[in-house]
Amino acid sequence: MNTKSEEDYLKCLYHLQQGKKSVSTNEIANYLSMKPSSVSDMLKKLAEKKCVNYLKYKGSSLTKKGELIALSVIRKHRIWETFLVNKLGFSWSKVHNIAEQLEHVNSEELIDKLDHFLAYPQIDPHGDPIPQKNGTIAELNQKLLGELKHGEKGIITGIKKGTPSLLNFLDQKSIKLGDQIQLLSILEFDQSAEVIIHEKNINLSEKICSNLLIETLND
Amino acid sequence: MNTKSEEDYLKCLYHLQQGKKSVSTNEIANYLSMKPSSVSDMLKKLAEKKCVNYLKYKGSSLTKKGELIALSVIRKHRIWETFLVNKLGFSWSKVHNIAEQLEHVNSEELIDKLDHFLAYPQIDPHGDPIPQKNGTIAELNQKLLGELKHGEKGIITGIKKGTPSLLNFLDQKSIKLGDQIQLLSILEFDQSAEVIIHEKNINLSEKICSNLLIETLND
DNA sequence: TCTATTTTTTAGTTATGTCTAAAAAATATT
DNA sequence: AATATTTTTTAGACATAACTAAAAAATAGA
Repeated sequence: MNTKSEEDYLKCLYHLQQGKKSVSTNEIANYLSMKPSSVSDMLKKLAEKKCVNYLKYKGSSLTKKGELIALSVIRKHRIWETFLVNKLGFSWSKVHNIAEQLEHVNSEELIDKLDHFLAYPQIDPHGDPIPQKNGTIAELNQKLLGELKHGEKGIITGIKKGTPSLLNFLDQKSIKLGDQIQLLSILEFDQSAEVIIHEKNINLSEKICSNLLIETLND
Repeated sequence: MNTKSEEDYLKCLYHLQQGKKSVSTNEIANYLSMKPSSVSDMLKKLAEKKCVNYLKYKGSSLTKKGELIALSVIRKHRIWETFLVNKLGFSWSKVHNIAEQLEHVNSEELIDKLDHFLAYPQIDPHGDPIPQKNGTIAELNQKLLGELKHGEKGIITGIKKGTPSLLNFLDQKSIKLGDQIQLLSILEFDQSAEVIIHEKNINLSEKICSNLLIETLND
C-alpha cells in the first residue's frame, strides 16, 4: 500500500508530465507547495519502490507501475467528484478539496460499487475523462462548439475565454461544465448554433460557439 | 482540527466510557491494539487540548468538548455506513472498515449533504442510533419483540441468542438488522406474533419473539 | 502491614515526512 | 573558459505517533 503522501507525489508527477519526458524537482515542489529538499527525499523513496525513474540532477518520470497508481488515484478522485456533484448537489467548483481527501480512501470494492451506482461515468464534472479500472484513459479531444459536425454530440468541458458576461449568461441558462450538448446546425446568416441541451432546443450565438469547448463522444 | 489518531482515541473513550465514570489506560490500549505507554502519551496530549480529563494513575474520561468531537466522528461513521449499505448495496457486516476511513474525512458540508441525501436516517444498518448534528443521541431502548405493545413499531437492532438456525430463518425471510417491524398482536394459544415487516403481514413464532431485539421508535 | 503483582508512567528509540542551511552539480553570463 | 547564478542534493533538525525497557505508583495477597 502507498501512503497519502506517496499518492500525492505520483498524481502530481502524472499531471506535470503530460507531454514532457521528465519533470524537474522544482516544478514538483512548486506544484505541491513544498521545499525542493523534501521532494528530493520522496523521489528517492519512490525510485526505490520502482514507481519513479529518478536520475540525480536530471529530473524524474513515472514508471509504468507509478503511472498505474497515479491513474487509480485520479480515477478515485474523479469518481468521487462525480458523486459529489451528481448525487449530493455540490457545485463543481467546490468539490476539489473534498475529493482530495476521498481519493485516498483505500477500498477497491468501494470504488467499484460507487462507479456502478453512478452508472459508470466517463467524464467528471470538470469535463476531465475518468480513467478506467485497467488504467486506460480517454484522450481529451476538445473542439469549439462551432467546429462540431452537424448532429455531433459532446460534453461541455471548458470555456476558452471566460468573460464575466459569458459566465453569467451560461449560469442564467444553467449551462454547466459536464452537461451534454448536441449541435443540430449552424445558421448561415449569423453563424449562431441550433443545439439540444437539457433535452431542449435552443439557439446559441456565434460568440458562444467560439468559446465553449466540447469533448466529443465517440460512441 | 484533530488528527485521525486523536479522533480514534476520543471515539474509543466514548465507547468504553458507557456507564462508567472513567476508563483505564490498559482498557484503551487493549481496545485500540496499542501499548499502554502510547496511550499515556496521547492522553496527556488530549488533556492539554481539554478533550480529556486525565489524572495520572487514575484513568480518564471525556470532557464535554471531547464528547462532542467523539459524537461527531460517530455521526460521520454511522451516516457513511448507512450510505454504503442503503445506496451502494454493501452488506452491513462489511462496511465497518471502510467507514473507519470515511469518518475522518473533514467537511461539514459533505456530511450535511450526505445526511440529506439519505433522508436524515435515525439508525444505522447495525441498529445503532445516529447522533444528531448538535450532539444529541437517542438512547438505545431495546426490547424483545414479544415485549412490544400492540401496534408499536421499531427497528430490528439485534439478536439475543443467534443460533445458526435462527439466523438462517431470518436470512430466508430476508429479515435484516435495520428493518422496520410493527407488532400487531400476540396470539393467545402459542404466543406467536402477527407483525408487519417489509409492508407484509407475517406470523413469527414465540421463539423468534423472545430473540429479536427491537429499538422502539418514539415518534 | 509488608511484600508481590499489576498497572501506569517516564525515558529513550524509531519511522515518516516535513523543514533549514550548506554543499554540490548544472546552467547561464561575460 | 572562467565565473556567477540557479537548481538540486545532502546533512542535520523537528513533530507526530508509535515502540521497548525501566521506573514508579497503585492494588492485591499473605
